[in-house]
Amino acid sequence: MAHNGATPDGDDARLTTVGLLFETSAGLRRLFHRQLEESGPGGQSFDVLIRLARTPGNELRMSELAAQTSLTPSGLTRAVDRLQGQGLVSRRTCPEDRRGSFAQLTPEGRATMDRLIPGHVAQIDALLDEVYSVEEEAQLEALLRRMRDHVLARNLDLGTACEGAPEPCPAAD
Amino acid sequence: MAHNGATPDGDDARLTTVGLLFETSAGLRRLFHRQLEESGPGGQSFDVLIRLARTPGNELRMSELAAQTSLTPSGLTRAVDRLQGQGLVSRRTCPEDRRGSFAQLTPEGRATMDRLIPGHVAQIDALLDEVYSVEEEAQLEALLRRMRDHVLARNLDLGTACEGAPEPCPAAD
DNA sequence: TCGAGTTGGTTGCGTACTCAACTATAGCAC
DNA sequence: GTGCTATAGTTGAGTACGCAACCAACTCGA
Repeated sequence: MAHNGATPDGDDARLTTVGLLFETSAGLRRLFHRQLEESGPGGQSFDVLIRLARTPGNELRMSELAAQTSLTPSGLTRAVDRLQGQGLVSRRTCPEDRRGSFAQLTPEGRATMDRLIPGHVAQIDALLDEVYSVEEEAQLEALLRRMRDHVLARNLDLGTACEGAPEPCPAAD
Repeated sequence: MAHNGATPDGDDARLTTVGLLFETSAGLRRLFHRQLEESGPGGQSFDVLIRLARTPGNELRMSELAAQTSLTPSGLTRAVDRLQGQGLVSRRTCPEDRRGSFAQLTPEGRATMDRLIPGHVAQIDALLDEVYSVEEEAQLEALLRRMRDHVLARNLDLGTACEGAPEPCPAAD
């Protein structure tokens, strides 16, 4: 209720903020998709690969991976299926808990990512350098992080009504 | 090249910034979806409805609408099909250019939005109030707007290599 | 050690999206 | 006018995703 200036039409300046967030995200996704589909895996599920590539050992539990990629368990299962079909990822059953499994980058997957990531990083570097100063970039990251933590926590609340995880995320991102 | 600290693993602090953007966007979308599907149209294509509701006359050209909702023309056609099937939107052929058509909120669609928007706005208000100060919110909006404009322009460049639209967007959002 | 309840992951089914190909109208050259 | 090209939108085919239902393995109490 700080500055709720809704017009009769239900308008609200804050709607534009979330609208901007959606548009930016969609636009970025499309931009990346273009570059990646030229020479790589489907361009889809690049998120999955990059999370694995950025993890020591290049492997992660399915549930961890799902959380980090904003996919449901179901969606992740199929994404990993596809990547496995392409030979970029393999599954390994967890020895201590035989229900669970790890998704792991294969050597070929690792090689593919070594080939793809530089271009991807370069694209992001170019974009951010053009748009933001160093301080602004740090600001944006801090602001987004707070919003993300809040939104994630709220989504969990609605889902399970408990889970009591006060710490938003260990070191994921 | 300002601060390109990529590690041997292809890591880069900037990857986390775009990662945060994606996570935040996905989380928000899910949050809204929950609230909307309880009492409304599919929850999907709420974007389309809200853009129409926020436009004077409650109608917009298909192409405009597609651009504003980050959908392809194809995707928008089907979204409008669905909404038309639900009686919330109608099509009107453009008199001056018989190729084009307008999507327009029906009275029922207008009523539905009048019923739904207050809750949506309240949800956003609550979220932003909890997370940001007034200044931070303005900062975020400004930062996002610049990124969006840049990304959109770049996507257009790749698509048509011209179009020469220096002004990013008249008054859309 | 035997259920009862929980958690990690997978599958059936339906939905929504994209890309490419298409139709129809418009605009322009000549 | 007749053709050529560009633009607005739709349609066919394929893909990706979520939800709900499910199975399998762990946990815990008795």
